[in-house]
Amino acid sequence: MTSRVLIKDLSAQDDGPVSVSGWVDTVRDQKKVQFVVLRDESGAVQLVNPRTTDADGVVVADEPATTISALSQGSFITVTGDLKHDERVKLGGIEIKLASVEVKSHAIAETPIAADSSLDKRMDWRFLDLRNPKQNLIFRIQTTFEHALRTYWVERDFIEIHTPKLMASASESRAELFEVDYFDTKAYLAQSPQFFKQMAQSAGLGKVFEIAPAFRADPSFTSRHATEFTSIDAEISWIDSHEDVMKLHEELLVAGFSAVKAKHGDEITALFDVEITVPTTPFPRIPLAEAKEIVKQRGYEVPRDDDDMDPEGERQIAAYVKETYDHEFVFLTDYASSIRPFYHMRHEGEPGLTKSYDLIFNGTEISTGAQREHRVDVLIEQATEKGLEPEELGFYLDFFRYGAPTHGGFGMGLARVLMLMLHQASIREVTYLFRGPTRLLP
RNA sequence: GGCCCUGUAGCGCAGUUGGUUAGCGCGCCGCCCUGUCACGGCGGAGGUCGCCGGUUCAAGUCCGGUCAGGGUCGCCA
Repeated sequence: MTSRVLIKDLSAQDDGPVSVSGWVDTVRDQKKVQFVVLRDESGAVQLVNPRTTDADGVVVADEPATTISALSQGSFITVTGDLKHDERVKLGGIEIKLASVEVKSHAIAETPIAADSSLDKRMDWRFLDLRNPKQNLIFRIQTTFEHALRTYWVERDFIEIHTPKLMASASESRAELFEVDYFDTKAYLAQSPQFFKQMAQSAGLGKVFEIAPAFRADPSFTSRHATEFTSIDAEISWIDSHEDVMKLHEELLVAGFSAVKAKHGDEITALFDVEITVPTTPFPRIPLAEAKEIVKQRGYEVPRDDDDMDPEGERQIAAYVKETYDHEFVFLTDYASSIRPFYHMRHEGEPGLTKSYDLIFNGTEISTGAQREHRVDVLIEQATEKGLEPEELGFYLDFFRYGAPTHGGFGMGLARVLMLMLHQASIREVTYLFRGPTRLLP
């Protein structure tokens, strides 16, 4: 038996017998010649079946003609036939002259979504939506991107950790916690691996990373939020400041973008009309206070009482960075301690500022990083100042009572990176199965 | 959660100052078509106008509520 060939490998193959498997994209059933466009995970190819006629020139109802006439779009089939390179065929200049067609699974003819369906309807029928080459490419890109990050980390002796997603208490703010029954008590879904990757520092693991889900019970209705998302996290010991974290962060992104561009650059241009730019290092770094001044000079005053930026401010500063440095990324640094969590380290002699940053990519926040406070007395002081009871932090403070190195790290939203990399309007486009306040299915 | 917008056939949409058989394109079904490739031609089926209530002789159209979706802000990754 001829073994299955991927459609993308057909063009390099000599004319002759082949077998391909996939799903039916189009059937053009003419009286004397039938065409089928067959698609698999690697591409599409035309199948052809010139119909046989009897002595009087009348078309005969033989196989595979009858089977082809009954094919519905979406049916999964295996075919055998003769591969032919033929300049007449617009789809890749090749076609397969059919010998046999075997229907493995027949599809309902009328599909519930079409190419122009709304995003929400496509989400309802995600398995059909994912048959589209664009959606397929997104997840091949994601695979390449994650693999490049892992390679970067592994080559530098980082340890991969898997922190628990069931927790006894909050790791960030209490308000965004999902509560679940846990035998005779309550548990909470992890909002972030923050505490446990810091634990790895006290455990002496040195450099750690994790790519794993995080959960936020945040009823956020924007194109960049999800209640469950994949978080890319890293944490390293023996840093001097958040600058060391940013250095790691930008090198990692260069590794990821280089791999994606090398492997999928042409396809991305063809399907998304996007030219992937591998960012140059160092990325621009702008202290937040300065960024707000720059934005103000551009005519936009951030309408907030606290010291934070707003989304429009982020878009404005990104536009400034693009014009001034021709760069898609910018680190906004030194956020005010009033708007940062208690575990962010503050500048010596300037307790109003933290040694932290946000990373903005094409105008949207994709990441937060910081040097962490490793001195338990300072940690308790800052927690108390934020209105937290040290007792509430339980085991977390113990991590720092038996010795801890200076350390820091970041968390980055995988889907946000992909969304902005591919210029997509919503995080839903680049999430395999999106979870939001009103979306739990499929 | 706040504000704004949208729900009409499987999908994308139109539907006038409220007026009697609710249209168009794609898809689907049937017939025709020697090579198509966005195939083409002819014919056909398919709709409790998101849901509940109200105003009116009459509601897809106006009003209230509700549900769902989109945008944006807050919040963040």
